[in-house]
Amino acid sequence: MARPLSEDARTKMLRAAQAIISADGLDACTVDEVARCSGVAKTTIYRHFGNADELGIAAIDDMIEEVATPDHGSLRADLRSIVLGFRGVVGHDTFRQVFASMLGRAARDPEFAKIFAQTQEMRHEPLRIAIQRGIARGEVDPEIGVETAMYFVQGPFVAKRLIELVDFTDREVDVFLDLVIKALSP
Amino acid sequence: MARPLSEDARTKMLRAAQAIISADGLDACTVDEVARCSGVAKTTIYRHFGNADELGIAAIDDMIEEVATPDHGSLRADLRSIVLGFRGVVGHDTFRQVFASMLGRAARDPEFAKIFAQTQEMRHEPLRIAIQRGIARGEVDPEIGVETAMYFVQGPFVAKRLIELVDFTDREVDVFLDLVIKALSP
Amino acid sequence: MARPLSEDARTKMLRAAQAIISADGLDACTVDEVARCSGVAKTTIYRHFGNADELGIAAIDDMIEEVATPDHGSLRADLRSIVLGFRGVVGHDTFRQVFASMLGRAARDPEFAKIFAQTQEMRHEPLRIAIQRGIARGEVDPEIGVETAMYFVQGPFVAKRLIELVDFTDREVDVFLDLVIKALSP
Amino acid sequence: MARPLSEDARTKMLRAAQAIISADGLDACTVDEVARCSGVAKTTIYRHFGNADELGIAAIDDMIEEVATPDHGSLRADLRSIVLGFRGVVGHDTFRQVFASMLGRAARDPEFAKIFAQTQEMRHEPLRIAIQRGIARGEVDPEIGVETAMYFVQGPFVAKRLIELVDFTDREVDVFLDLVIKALSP
DNA sequence: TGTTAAGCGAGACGGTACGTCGCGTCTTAAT
DNA sequence: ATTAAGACGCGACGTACCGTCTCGCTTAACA
Repeated sequence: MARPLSEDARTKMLRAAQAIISADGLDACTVDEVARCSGVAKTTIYRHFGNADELGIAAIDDMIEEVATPDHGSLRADLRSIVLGFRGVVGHDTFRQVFASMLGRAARDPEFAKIFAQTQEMRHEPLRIAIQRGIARGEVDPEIGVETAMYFVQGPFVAKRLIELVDFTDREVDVFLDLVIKALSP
Repeated sequence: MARPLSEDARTKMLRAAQAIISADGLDACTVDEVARCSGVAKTTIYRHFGNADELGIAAIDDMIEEVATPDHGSLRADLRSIVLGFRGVVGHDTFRQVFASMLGRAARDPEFAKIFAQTQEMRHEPLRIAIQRGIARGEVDPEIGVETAMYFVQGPFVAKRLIELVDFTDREVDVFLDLVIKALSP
Repeated sequence: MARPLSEDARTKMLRAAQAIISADGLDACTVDEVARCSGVAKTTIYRHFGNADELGIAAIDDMIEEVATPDHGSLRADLRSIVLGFRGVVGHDTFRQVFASMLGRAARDPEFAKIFAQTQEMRHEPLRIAIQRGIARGEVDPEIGVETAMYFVQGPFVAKRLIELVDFTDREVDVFLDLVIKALSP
Repeated sequence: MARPLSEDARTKMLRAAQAIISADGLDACTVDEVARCSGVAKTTIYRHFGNADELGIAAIDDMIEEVATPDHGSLRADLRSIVLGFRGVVGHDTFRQVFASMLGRAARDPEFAKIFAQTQEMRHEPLRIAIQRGIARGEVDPEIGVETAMYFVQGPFVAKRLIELVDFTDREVDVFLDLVIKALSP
């Protein structure tokens, strides 16, 4: 019955927050600063995003583009494309920084953990599709199960890049994929 | 001519910090709070640990116990033991929270990233040994390389438990190990 | 052509405001709070009372009862009755608090000062009547003038109770009145 | 054992606060503004004066100058001088505003009421002295008592100027003094 | 007897001040 | 010279109230 949250204000905040994050990192993305830059009142920011981190998360979330999942004809090609896409995103410090803060938040806030899980879920979709195609093509042992296969494919890359913070070369991608495909094949 | 930094004070700080972390999480582990709880002066804290996070890191670091790496006779048994140990540690919210905060810090501070990498390195030692034993026993293809193999073993568990926040059952451990061993075998 | 301001809403606001003032003091009587408690919309409050203090003033004003001015037959008896009435009102912290806030507002807002003066005027009426009766009875020197006499009568009581915050006994009232009457007599 | 509150910071805050009060009134004297103008941190202000009003009060308190009480040879002349001095002070909106706010605070905070009373006490000293001289000279009935006499002298002026907000002329001063002296004379 | 302008509740909005917390530095006295 | 204690400048946090503004809904006065 009352006035709805202004979509306009929301947009202004997110744009400002994104600009700040890109320029000076997530830590610079404070409520005060976003208020200053966006011209939106602090109060309003808190009305939209209950607290400081939510704002950052929303800003990041809003930055992430949708990823298509074209069929490249083979499991290997499909996985390769996905992995390279992942490398592109995760290569940025900003992303890792934000990701870490989300992880931390999720660890201490079950409520948030759910939202976080959904984000992840979305991110997994292409991989899931690729594996299902692989099963259809007879390249993946159907007994392994899509979820299991998914974690198995992701695993090495996540471990190396996200946790170990080490980048990986094209050649390494190929080596990893060789092993992955060998293990998944019937 | 002067007095050396007091080992006693250091211990008191670390104990206090650890108590706080265990009780209320890493975020509650502030310099002011540690000073209050330990009876050590803020100045002293800064003299021992250059800044707030170092203190937290030191406290965490001090908590981590050494892990032995007994030889169970087979690659599978060795990995299984390591993975279950990992599950025990990573199952705690506190650990994940601390881990996330370290990850975040590493993402925005290259200096810290090095220290972090060292910590990881230490943590990996048992795994590295197990894989080397596997190579010696002819269970692991020597061409794959220890580091690569290591990422493969860790990967699925890291991806599922640390990132996805989902716990895994004994059965899943076995399924993942099946895939891992298949991938690594000559 | 349109609808008049709802008398019902006005009543609800005033009742709520008065309840709040009685319970938690004038400072707690905010527009938001009155809106919450009364169920009346903020907009409506502003439509009825142009701003926050007006609301408070109106609420107070509505609380003040009319005072009769019966003729007790002598100047002394009339004044005594008025002074005791004054003591009854001004003895309450709430009244003094409200009064002080009105005084403050008046000091910085000439517009409000006029309204405030009117309120005072109303309060003075009984005193004025009593003095006029005194003149008629020959108890008061007509050359002094009603206004002057009025301030002179009020003065000691106002100074002691309202400004000095000290209560006065029945005996003190009599002492003060003795002196006042002595000074006013022809 | 620790560092004492800095006298220097205190001075800077008070000076800034006084400047603000003089320029824009008591309401403009906010913690944020004082911090801005004085260069002292907000935190420090709160360390010195527990809350916003304390600061204002302290600033005012610090402004009040000592008043001398010369002997003019007669009760009338002494009182006249004091009353005219009072008129000079109380004529300023700023003073009345501050005074009102102190009155309000006193009404709802007994703790503060005591401090306020002391301030008043100090302000009354000259008047008390004048009356005592009057008694000594035989101009004031000693039975009336100094305190009572004091309320009589103050009363009309307080009532008219402080409460009614109406200024008074020199002639009115004389008329009031006539009444007062008549009331107090033996 | 409709219109229709205004009142109404709800609550978002831009502001400004509040009081708190953590950081890392600095000062003091005591050991 | 190190310590405990804690003040200092800084700047973010989240909250409260202000007075204005949009929303639909309802209602009284006029046509």
